[in-house]
Amino acid sequence: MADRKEIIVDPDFKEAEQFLRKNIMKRKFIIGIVDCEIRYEGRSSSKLTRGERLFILKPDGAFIVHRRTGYEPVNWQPSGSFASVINKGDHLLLKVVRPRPSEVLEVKIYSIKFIAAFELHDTGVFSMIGDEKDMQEAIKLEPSLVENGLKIIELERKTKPGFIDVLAVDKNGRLVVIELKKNRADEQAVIQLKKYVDSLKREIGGEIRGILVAPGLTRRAQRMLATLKLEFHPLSVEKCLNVLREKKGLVKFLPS
Amino acid sequence: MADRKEIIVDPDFKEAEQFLRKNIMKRKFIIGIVDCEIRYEGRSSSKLTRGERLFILKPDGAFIVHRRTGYEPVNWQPSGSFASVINKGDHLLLKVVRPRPSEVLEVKIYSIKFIAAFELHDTGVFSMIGDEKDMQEAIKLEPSLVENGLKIIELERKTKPGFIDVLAVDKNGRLVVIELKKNRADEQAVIQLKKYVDSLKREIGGEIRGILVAPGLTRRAQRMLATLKLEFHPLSVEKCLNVLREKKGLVKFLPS
DNA sequence: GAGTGGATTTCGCAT
DNA sequence: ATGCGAAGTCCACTC
Repeated sequence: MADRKEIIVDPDFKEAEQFLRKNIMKRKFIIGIVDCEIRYEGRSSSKLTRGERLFILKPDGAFIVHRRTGYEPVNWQPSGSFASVINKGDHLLLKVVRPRPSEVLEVKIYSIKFIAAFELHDTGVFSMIGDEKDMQEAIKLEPSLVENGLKIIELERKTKPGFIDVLAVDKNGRLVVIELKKNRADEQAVIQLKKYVDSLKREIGGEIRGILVAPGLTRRAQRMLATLKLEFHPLSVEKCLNVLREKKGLVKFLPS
Repeated sequence: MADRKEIIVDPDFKEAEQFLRKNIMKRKFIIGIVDCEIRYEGRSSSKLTRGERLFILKPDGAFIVHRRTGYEPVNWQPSGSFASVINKGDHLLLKVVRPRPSEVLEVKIYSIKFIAAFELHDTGVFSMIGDEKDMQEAIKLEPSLVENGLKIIELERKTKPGFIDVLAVDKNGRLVVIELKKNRADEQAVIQLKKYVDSLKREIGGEIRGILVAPGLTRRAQRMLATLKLEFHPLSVEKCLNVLREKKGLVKFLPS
């Protein structure tokens, strides 16, 4: 049940100031719809002239301002920031400061439609499947997803330029460096793969294959791959998930 | 003034269903604090077990769910998505669908602390300074920020691999490719610069200098820069902004 | 629609 | 702290 005291409608500055101060101190999850003007100064600087927006101030100091449309917040401050409120008479100044890097966000509030503060009980567990890690896992369990006769040697093999997603040996005993991409692979992915192959060649020597494993390639990636004598094997994250389901039940979660 | 009808507290599913349907249709800015469970299916899949969260449903179809902490939303759907509500008896199902790529977000709502819907009048103007474009602008107005005797030829010069931030000639008449980074430049930036220099060499021929202009370099970027015989000139975005302020007043906005 | 690069990217992980 | 790569990245802009 929502407590009446949690929500206040059309407060004046004095009332709002007290409400905000109290609930910032109590580390509540605070939201409000306000007519405001916003200034940001930090890694960049921005200014937003007056209009109505939603703000969110979280118990961990995260602060987010949303406009009428769009996925992204127009202004924000990440977790670890500190909020304070001052009644300036003609407006309420909500200041959110991030210590390092030093950044300041100032919200000049001219009127308040409503503000609310909640406890927000949330012990829920978030789980996600279908990322690059899952492809890696699937290939480890079923290397033929990439190539028959492949044997996995190591995941996340460390090299000078970085970590190799999958290191394997093919049926002819040649080392195979595998670079995974969940989405269509671009030139960057090819360059990455090339770096790993070269590094391993310097380290170990001999002929080393490089295979880019992804659902597809951009044209430039295609060209560069050919130029650098690297290979490509198509593989989608969906197929990997199927394998995971077969092989280990994939108890992470099931469709509800 | 906030209209009483804009906010409803502790509604039952029937009341909430009607409220949401009506306000989705009227393209209002809708928010709510709900006890819910969330399932996402699309480019990946995710599941979030029960707990209290804030949701935002915007007039353009953007949908955002925030947990108690953190800057980022736990689940979302971008602008252009479509929301619908069904009363399932034991829960309210809020379904937000994105057509392309095909993605579905399902919020099973078990209880509602409050929901609200607003018009959100916002004609404010957002302006930002201090991005890479501003560095470009400043160097165009004051090339000595990079090097004395430099003359700017072209911004965003098109080459095969992409656009060169700044193309210039030095005092000895040699072409200079400038790659800008607002933050400390990494290996990627060096590779980018190298590509542009090489492409221009193939296209035009002759000796061509490449200068990475950024506030700093990562160690790997440093090494690679030396290997590839490219140059570095330190420059911060702040210094660029000072030049812009001097040279053209920078009327974008002033500190309040 | 695909492709490329920037972002106050954020976030996680390892050095 | 720095560095490096992933992200359901999103977004703008070009071809």
